[in-house]
Amino acid sequence: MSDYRKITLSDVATRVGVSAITVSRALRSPEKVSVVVREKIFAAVEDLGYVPDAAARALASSRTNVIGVLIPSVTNNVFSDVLKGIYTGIENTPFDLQLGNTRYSVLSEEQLLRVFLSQRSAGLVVTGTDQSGAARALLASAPCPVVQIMETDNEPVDMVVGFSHYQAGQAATEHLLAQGYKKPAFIGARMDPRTQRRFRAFADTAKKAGAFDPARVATTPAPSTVTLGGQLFGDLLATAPDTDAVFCNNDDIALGVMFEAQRRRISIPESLGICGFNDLEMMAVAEPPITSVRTPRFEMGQRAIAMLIEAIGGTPPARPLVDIGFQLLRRRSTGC
Amino acid sequence: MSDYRKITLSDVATRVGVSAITVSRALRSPEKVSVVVREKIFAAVEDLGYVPDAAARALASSRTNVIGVLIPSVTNNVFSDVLKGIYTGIENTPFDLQLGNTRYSVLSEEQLLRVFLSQRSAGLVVTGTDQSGAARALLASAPCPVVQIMETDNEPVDMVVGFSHYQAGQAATEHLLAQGYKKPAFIGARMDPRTQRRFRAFADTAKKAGAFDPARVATTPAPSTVTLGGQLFGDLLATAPDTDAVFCNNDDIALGVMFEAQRRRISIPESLGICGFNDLEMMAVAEPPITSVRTPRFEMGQRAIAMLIEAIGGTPPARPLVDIGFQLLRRRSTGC
DNA sequence: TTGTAGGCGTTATCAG
DNA sequence: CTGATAACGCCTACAA
Repeated sequence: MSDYRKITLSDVATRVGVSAITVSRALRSPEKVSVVVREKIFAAVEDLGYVPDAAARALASSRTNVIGVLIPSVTNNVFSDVLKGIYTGIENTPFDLQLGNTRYSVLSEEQLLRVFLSQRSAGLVVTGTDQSGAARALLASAPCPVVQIMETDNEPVDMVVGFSHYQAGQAATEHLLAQGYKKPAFIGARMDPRTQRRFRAFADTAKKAGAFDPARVATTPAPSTVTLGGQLFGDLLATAPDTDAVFCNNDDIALGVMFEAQRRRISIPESLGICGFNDLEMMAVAEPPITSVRTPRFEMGQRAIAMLIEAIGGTPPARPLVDIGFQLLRRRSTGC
Repeated sequence: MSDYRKITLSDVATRVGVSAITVSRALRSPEKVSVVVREKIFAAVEDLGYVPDAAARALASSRTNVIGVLIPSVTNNVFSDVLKGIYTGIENTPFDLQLGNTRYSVLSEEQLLRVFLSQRSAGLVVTGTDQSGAARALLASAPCPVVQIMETDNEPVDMVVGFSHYQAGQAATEHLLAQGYKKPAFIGARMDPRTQRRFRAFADTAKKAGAFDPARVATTPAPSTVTLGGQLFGDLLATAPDTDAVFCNNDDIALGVMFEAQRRRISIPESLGICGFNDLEMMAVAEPPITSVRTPRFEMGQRAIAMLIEAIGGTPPARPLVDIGFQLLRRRSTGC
């Protein structure tokens, strides 16, 4: 417990023989201070081990360098990849990150939003476009830039970077049909807004081809796991044994379906086509490799932070709406 | 942009007809304020939508309610599970979390530590016991409680909750030998301090049984992926084709080994035993199910935060060193 | 280019 | 139980 008094601006100032404000300026906008004084100040800062006080700075300037990030899950691979992009994008910037875990609850999200706003966040990253009414209002009148990530299907509050989950679901379903599968099923867990959009795309596309049957839909609000994928696939086969392909909500589900099919000696892709979503790293090396929709999660995080920081700096990006796209990766699990 | 002036303590005070400090007290220690006044204050707070200013509070009290958490990766499943435990443990407490991503770099860790300390964190959670010298010094003299997590193999700075990676590695290796495998190999990626401890246990245990051969070790500093597991297994077979079992650094590697073995038509567990580490959810439902060492990651996070909060509250736990154990789960991949 | 004055919103201290 | 006063460390505005 070092009880030494904290080193402050004026300590540095005294040491150098200038006033505190000059030190403050030297640190924030060096070009406004003469070279000689500046050098001396830097030396003294180094010497004394001065570290600016975040609280005092925030109080005095009514601004912070904290960017708030709201995501629905810290364990879901999808969001940890986005997070990684965000961390990468924030490196070598003066900004710190404060993470809020909404656990897929719009109420938690609203609460966390209030906390962040009350802490005068410099900017906000929020997931999706399905906030509560109050939350949307808070965001709309937020005194800082806001980037929504993950999806472009809805109208953003400020800026957005994502892709169309509807189009992605459509592409996956069309692929299954193109590969000759006649009885495609949908397996989904969690059923968050983006999953629901993918499901709607599946239903619409299958209907258009006369291949939709509500019996071939297995969903649950429970979070996705590999185990759950296997179970839902079992349920599905019980009600619709003629199923010949599955569009899975995500890759965990897809992997569970694959393992369960192998256990039941159902041959992939001959008797069963499998398509996942997100293209986690392991999809390419599974046996057989699994078709999936690649979503640029890392890039999404990185772009979002880049846009946000630009906007915080006062130069909002020309295009506040970025569709970062997706990519269908055709693999052996659907006969490619 | 709501340009309404911020609601402050004195706004509430004026409204109620008391002084600001009374409002402050009513909010922090209600029992010190008369019931009538207290009620009026609560009503006014609600009415006006008063939200305490974090910066002002920190500045005035030289204390914060921010707990700093330093982890080496945000994408690694292991740490996201720990994180989930931490978030759960912090729910319904007045504390906020600030995450620091060290990316397995002791230098980044040291830097982040300085940032957290300069922001007067209320407490710190750091990963492992292998900090830089400077970082250890900083931690030792930190003006707040510190919990180290993940491992109990070394001497902690303050508190620790984890398990012995050496013992876990030993248990896994002994299991492979007990199952009759004679030529066990080790495959490891990242090779962080904890992985190294597990490897040492493997080497020691295999040696003791006369079953150690340095040719049956494949490691890389690259991060673990399923793909990498397959590749390293390929490398291993090239140099030591007689390998009959693999102790994998972690479950991603184990899964990669399994897929690669299936691709090469090597029968599991007859010709090859596979043991993973961490027991990710999918291990139990893989085909075949994969033996692994379960590590209580969620609980670790939860316990760590609980201990920390107790300590912040002034009552450090009686036992500052918690060994949370591990559990070997024997499955078909090793003939169980 | 540098400095002076004042205040950001809260809490510690000490009286009453 | 309640209040006055003085910080906390820094920054904005204005002045020199």
